[in-house]
Amino acid sequence: MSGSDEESLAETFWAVARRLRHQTKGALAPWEISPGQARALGVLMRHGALRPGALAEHLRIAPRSATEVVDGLQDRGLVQRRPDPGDRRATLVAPTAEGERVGAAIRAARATEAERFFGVLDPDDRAELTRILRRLREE
Amino acid sequence: MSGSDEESLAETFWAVARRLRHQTKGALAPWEISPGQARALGVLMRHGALRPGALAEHLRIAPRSATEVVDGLQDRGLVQRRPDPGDRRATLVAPTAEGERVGAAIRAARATEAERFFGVLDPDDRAELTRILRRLREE
DNA sequence: AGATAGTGCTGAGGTTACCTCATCATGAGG
DNA sequence: CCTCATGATGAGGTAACCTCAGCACTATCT
Repeated sequence: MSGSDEESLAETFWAVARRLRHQTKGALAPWEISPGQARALGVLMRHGALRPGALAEHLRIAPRSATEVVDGLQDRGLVQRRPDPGDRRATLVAPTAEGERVGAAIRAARATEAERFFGVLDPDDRAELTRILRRLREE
Repeated sequence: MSGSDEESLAETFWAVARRLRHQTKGALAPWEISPGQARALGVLMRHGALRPGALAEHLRIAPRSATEVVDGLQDRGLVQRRPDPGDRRATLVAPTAEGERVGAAIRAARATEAERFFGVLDPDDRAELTRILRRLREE
């Protein structure tokens, strides 16, 4: 009994995810940046300069894959690598001025999309949802 | 201000989605079946026999890609193709007996994973989450 | 100091799950 | 029948991930 309740909760979750993804799909188009790159750029703006390995942890991908994401962002001039002064094996990746600008614009565009999506909820429900999701994220 | 609140809500939502996806992925391991294949099998079990093209619509992928998903399932003996009696260009894809068995087992395993995932919430929060997500799904 | 083991990044090459375009068989309407 | 549309698939491509090996460097032990 509880099993089938849970299943329908997961199903509902994925239905919502699909709808949200569909709605926000076009939000990145103006910048011709992939979702993964946008996500990495967001992490870098929040945390400041990071080593590729640390970035990989935040993105929950393999360290080697972070190199590729950084390559892509660097090709577009949105981030730059510089040596880590404390460890000459390591590299620090940080947004460029352009990266900050684009990152902020993407953040704003996403906020608009999210507002459209979650705007059907009243403020109490939004707060509840945020609280509950945070719990599920951190487990 | 509400903008940045909304952004963090969307971000949190996606963080949870990623975590749920990783966990669900592990749930499929015993059957060595990919998420896409499992999804296709689920559609076929719900709808009965379908043409590859119709299956593609349900999965929201290109028709050509459905052929590959069906190939994979057929290699594992979970579905079979048979000619569409009404149109000799077309093929109908249906689960085999083994496919029905595996599909049901996967459904059960997913319910178990979902229980583990959402089980950290107390019953009130689960009910709240369900209620709020249903509202977002149906909007 | 010198040897040894560990860490950080990246080149090489593979996998997966998609895609588009071209082809072939069949179906439907003039 | 002739033409055009449609269903599946072969061929070939791409994006985003992966593992493994190698290089550069750091830390540790004797």
